[in-house]
Amino acid sequence: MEYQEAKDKFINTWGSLGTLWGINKAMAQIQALLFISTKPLSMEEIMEELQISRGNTSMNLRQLMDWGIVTKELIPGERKDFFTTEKDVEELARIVAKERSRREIKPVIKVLNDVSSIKDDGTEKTKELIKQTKALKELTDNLDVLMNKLVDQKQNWITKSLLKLIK
Amino acid sequence: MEYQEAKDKFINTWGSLGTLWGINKAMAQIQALLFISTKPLSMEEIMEELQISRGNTSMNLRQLMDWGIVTKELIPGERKDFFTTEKDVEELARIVAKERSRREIKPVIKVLNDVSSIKDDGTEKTKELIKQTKALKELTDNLDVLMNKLVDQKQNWITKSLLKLIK
DNA sequence: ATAAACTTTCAAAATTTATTGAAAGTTTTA
DNA sequence: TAAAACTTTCAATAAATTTTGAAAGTTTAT
Repeated sequence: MEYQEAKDKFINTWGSLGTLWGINKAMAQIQALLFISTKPLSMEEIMEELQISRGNTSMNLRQLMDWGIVTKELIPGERKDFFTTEKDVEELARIVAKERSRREIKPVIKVLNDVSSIKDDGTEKTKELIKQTKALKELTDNLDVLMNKLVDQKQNWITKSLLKLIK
Repeated sequence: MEYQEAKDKFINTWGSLGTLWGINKAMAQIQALLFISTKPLSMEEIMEELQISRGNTSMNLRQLMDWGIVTKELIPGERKDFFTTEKDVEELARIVAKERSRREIKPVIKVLNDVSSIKDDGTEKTKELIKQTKALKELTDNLDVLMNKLVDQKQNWITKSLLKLIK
């Protein structure tokens, strides 16, 4: 496999993975492109490489910046903005984990908590709703805490965690 | 909040959560409905509760069964099929984790492995592609192993894991 | 064997989500 | 201050995904 083929394969795979996980294709592809680029890229260059429109590029770069995954790089003497992504995979994983916890998991825990706190009217169906949503709330809560603990170990968290869990 | 409101809220939240994670709304809602039901439900009852068509119900039940989350229940004396979902949240999480590993994570690791194994032609961009995809492959691989290890601890894995990670 | 009860399939329609591109907005240079 | 260089916004359009419903398929009872 040659460079160009490998690059395309990586960008495409990352793009479809994104779709699968609720992230849109262009957003995932831009991140992938920046991730293997040797230098910051301009909007022009990203549009050209991925064959997407200016508007699309602009909107998705904004989202990536909101996630804290991509940053603007100001290059002296250049008028255009240039963009880079976090290059360290552990730091990247840390950012993604924290953001997903904040944006997706925490709000679900809130709803599960509300639903499981309704007044028990003594009927079987109410008891079941309370019991099941409470169990789900506890599971989600615990997984969230676990994930955040993992990720808070500043160095080599995966290796460390693995070692600990080998019993 | 009354029973009906709480129930609707739970089913709707679960439905939109599904969408966010690349699972379709009907599929997530059917699972949610079964999860809080006190007894197995027929296709008729599911259609009625969620106001969705017969075809939609049939297709999504099939998918849930492919995931191993929902099973057919044969009720003596009844001609119809009845459906239930796994009621234990830990077992549910275990199934979902295993399936996502198999369907989504393993194939990505394969691609990352292929891409990071291309021949180094000495150029900077090739070196960068190899380096970055290799790092990503290692991270993904480790996370996959970690997740599977967590989930393989048959009893109270979350509690146990949490304890171990408190250092 | 056949009719009734029930489930699955799949092409067409509806809905949702992503993308485009040109106009409006902003910043920099001269 | 004006105009050039660049970015953002957003209504229209395109693409992708989901849903429907009726026909075809299957199973069970008689």
